[in-house]
Amino acid sequence: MSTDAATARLTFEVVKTACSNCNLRELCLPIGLPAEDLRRLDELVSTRRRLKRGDHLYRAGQAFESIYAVRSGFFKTDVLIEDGRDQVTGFQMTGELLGLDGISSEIHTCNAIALEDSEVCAIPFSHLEALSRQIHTLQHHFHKVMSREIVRDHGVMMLLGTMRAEERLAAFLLNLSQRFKARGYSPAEFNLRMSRDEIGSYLGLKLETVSRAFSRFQEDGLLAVHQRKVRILNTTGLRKLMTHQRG
Amino acid sequence: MSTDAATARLTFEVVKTACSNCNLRELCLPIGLPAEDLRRLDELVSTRRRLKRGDHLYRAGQAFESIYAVRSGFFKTDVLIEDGRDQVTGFQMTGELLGLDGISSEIHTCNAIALEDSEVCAIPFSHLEALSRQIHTLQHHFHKVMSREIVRDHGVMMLLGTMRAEERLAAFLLNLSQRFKARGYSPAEFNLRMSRDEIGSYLGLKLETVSRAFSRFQEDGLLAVHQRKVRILNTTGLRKLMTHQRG
DNA sequence: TGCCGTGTTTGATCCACGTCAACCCCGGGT
DNA sequence: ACCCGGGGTTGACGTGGATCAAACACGGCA
Repeated sequence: MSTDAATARLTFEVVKTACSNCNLRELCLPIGLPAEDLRRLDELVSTRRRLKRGDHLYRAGQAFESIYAVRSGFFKTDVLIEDGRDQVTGFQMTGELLGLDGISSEIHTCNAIALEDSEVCAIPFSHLEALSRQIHTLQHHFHKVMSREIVRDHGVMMLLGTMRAEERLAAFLLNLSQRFKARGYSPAEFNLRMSRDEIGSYLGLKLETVSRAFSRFQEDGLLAVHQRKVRILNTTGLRKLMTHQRG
Repeated sequence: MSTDAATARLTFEVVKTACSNCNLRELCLPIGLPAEDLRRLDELVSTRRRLKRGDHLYRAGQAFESIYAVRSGFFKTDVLIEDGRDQVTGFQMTGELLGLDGISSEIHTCNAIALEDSEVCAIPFSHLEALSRQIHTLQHHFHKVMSREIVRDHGVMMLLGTMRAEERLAAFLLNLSQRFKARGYSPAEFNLRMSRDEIGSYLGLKLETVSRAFSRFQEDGLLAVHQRKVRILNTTGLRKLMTHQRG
């Protein structure tokens, strides 16, 4: 390989991993940063990492060093206890952050697994802290992201604590729909990246119950399901179902 | 009142609200700060606020300005949805922080209510951000606190998603026990500050189910309960019950 | 092309918890 | 001392979702 080619290659890599050049910058950590700060953020995102479907991004028990921004693909996070039970704690898509759980004890407390071939930007946490001491906007935005995670978790607690099966699934689908929409995809038609079992684990239900709820929604004309392909036919119907009081 | 007396009174107040002089500094935000930084933190904690049992510290929908450190007393946080359902998302005791949920949208997303006469330190969030740009230890510690909240929420999701009634209550009691212990109180004997209904809401159960589980534990010799007074007789028994797989 | 494995659907039955209701306990006010 | 009201306990019964089980759809591979 000639020196010229090597240089070209290097440049290419740098450009590729730069936040300032990333089409997710409106979705990800850099939100709202002026151009000059954005360039400083570029130093931060040291490495990309490519994962194949089924690969672990990190495992519970591993030392925490970086948080990760999903560049493309789809992830789930889950926690296990000895006796084999596990709970899916979230699904992460493009522009969302992974690894915030590891900050508290410097050790990851859950597993992050790619549900399809994916790519992430690794952000060394100490660098992020250093930079956010200098860039107020970044600091504040990072705090908002962590806080939003807490609020999201409260929503899931609400869901698990008070909703019945069909309400849970409706809430889940509407949430996915809204997140796809925010990314420029159709809010009405999308592919589920996760199995019925994984949906069930997230929603505190058994896979059979999830499957039955899907069938019920289809019977009621709320959506069309075929395997993992979902098309929402009646958003307001779903939304009404969610808010419907019991008894 | 003489000028001298007024001055004395003022000094007294200042001393009283200083982190550097607070006996909770090993439990609260100042953890691990050297004396000099501790003094700078003192400027941060601008006001104390006293609440009577039943008072709201803040309500969902209110503008977010400060986070609060519980100085004494006991709180619950909950979220409501229109149709009347509510979910208790946590119970907070001495040294724990309240209000982190409000950072994301500058608006509180849940209600914080004193379950007994309580006192909190208000920490204006913009000041906290400013100071944590200067004091690395504070910054890092604050990040850890937020992260710990996320990890705690994952634990609750696990509990709500996979555990049965008695496991949930066992987990809840062991958690309380451990937190009382960390504060120098007896881990074996304590007063519940919350009603059966509030416990039920937190654990995703009805109050009758909570009450029955208490009775069962008493029959099985795991604990002695009288109203809100609880004495744990068999910690390992409770712990075993928690990890016990179903079916 | 047929076979196999994994994920999904659907049905029959069971059971943990919710619901409804009666009663009890205890503290506060008159 | 009495009543009153809110929280807690306990029982009888109903039900939503779990469990068990069978069959089906689909992709991968020989």
